[in-house]
Amino acid sequence: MRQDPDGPHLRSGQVARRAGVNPQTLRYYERRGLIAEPARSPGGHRAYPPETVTLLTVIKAAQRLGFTLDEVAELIDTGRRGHPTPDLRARAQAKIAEVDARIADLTTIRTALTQVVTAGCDSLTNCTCPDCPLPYAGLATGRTPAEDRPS
Amino acid sequence: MRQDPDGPHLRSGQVARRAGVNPQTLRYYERRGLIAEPARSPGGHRAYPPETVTLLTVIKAAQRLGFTLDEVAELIDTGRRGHPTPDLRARAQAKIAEVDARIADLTTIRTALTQVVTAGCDSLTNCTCPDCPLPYAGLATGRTPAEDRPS
DNA sequence: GGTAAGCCTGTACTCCGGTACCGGATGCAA
DNA sequence: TTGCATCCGGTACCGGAGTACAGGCTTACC
Repeated sequence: MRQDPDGPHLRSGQVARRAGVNPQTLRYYERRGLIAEPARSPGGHRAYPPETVTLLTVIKAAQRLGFTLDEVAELIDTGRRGHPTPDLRARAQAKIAEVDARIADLTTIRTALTQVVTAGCDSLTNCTCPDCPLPYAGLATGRTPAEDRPS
Repeated sequence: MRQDPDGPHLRSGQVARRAGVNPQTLRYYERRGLIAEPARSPGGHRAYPPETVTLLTVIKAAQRLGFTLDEVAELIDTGRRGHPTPDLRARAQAKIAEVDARIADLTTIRTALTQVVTAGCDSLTNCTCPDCPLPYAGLATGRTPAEDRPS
């Protein structure tokens, strides 16, 4: 982890190629606060330290774990200075809960779809199959049908 | 299913309230081709047949099953005239496959997150835990690190 | 007839993660 | 020094499903 200000800096295209991202994405991440503003050449071209490539692969790994870019930015900040926000373990646990909830939703949807298939539904609006499950493809509608009073 | 053109038409706000959607959503669905352009009052206000409320609940049910609005529009069309496109059963089966794939993705993510938690990772960038799984939170990166040749 | 609620059209904005395009400047090698 | 690849900043756009707002007109009720 060298910090030599005269080290072997990379240009944006090299960083992008090595990290496997679009060059535009570097500027985007910079705007989003995920990567620091790099040094500049006299002409204004960005000069990145080589660690930036590693940082980008870390960002991509975190994204694959389901974290949003805002969350990744916070996780990076948290790791850099003390721990002003909940740490990685806590956030990973919270994310697991999110993932579980999403899986539960999808499982419910899957069940309903299976019922549609096995019942032999043939139309959304005019299904002729017996015991058509479509009207009950509710999945917690939350509808209370009493909101029609003329004010 | 009355089609009486002088029937008890509803105004957009009434339809929206009965179906539990935002009034703007009606015009949006009309633009998207999900609901037909309704009759108009002499002053230009939309006058919906009561079946529109049912149609909206059908649309919402189909959305809860994971269909996009484009897919819902097609399903409604398919049901109205013959079957020029694959029918509901086939589409439901395809959707089940999509859902299964998504669940598999989430399960992989869940496993990786669990590894992060059990290994006790404490930082994305400087994890000090033994056998840190973060660098391998790969989930099929597909990276071939050989794209750096100076052209 | 007055007044308020509701509706009209058109346009712009939201979230999320980027991507694309533009005209002009820079870097680098031959 | 020339030529070409690359980079710059700024802005606009993608998809998906809506939501919000502005400015004006209609409808309904008293």
